[in-house]
Amino acid sequence: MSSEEITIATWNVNSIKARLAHLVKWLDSFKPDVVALQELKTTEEGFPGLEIQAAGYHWAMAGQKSYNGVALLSKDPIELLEEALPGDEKDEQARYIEGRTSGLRVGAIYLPNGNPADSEKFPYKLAWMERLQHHAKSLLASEEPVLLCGDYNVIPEPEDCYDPAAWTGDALFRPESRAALRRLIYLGYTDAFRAFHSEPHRYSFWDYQGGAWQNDLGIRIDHLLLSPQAADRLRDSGIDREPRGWQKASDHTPVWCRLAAA
DNA sequence: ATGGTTGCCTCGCAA
Repeated sequence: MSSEEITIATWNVNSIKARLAHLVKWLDSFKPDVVALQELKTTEEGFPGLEIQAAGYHWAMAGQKSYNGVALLSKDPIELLEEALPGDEKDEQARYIEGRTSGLRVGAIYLPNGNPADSEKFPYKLAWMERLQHHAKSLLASEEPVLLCGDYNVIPEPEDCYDPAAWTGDALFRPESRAALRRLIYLGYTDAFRAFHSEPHRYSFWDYQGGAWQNDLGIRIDHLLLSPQAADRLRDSGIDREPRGWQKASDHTPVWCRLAAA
């Protein structure tokens, strides 16, 4: 990696308290410049800010007790821009934070899961995606390099899961969810992973159950979506499978991209 | 095969 490049990653850690040792180990070895984290599962009181500062990162977080929770980490200071996704004052779920750092505008997203798909959770997911589309559209007008990074809880294409038939009807693979993700991308965003990888069956999540990791039965639901000004600088991308193999791992693993320096 | 696993200030819920 050249020092003329900047590395941005996203990782659903499934509890920042349970995963702190993994996170610090990964920050020390992978050395990302900017990180979006999801599923912190804590309020700010329980957030290990001192440990993250000791690892060399500034941070900003939006948390809640027990569920959800997102954060931005950066080697540079972070200017906080949004602590929630605009468009619904009554939405109290901590699923979005946005800041400016390292000359980039970065959003950390924990998109609603939406299951069971016949419950009120699915329309909440679709409404959340519509709000995200509107906000993503407004971000394009800024003409800044924008990266919307996170756990989208959407499988974009059949080749992004081990068995499309097994996912039929699931909120992560329902046509409405996939169409909403396409609408977001068609605004002018680039899926950083797919910009460099056409091969099928590359995953970012493996269920804890049924030996999914051991048998590589996963899905690709963690994405980095880049505005044109960011995509013009895109140099590489990938999925770091290593942390998923550690003892007591998160069920997700980091997805990353590298941009040329401005 | 309505199972199985993880994390939460837990005794059910969310993923």
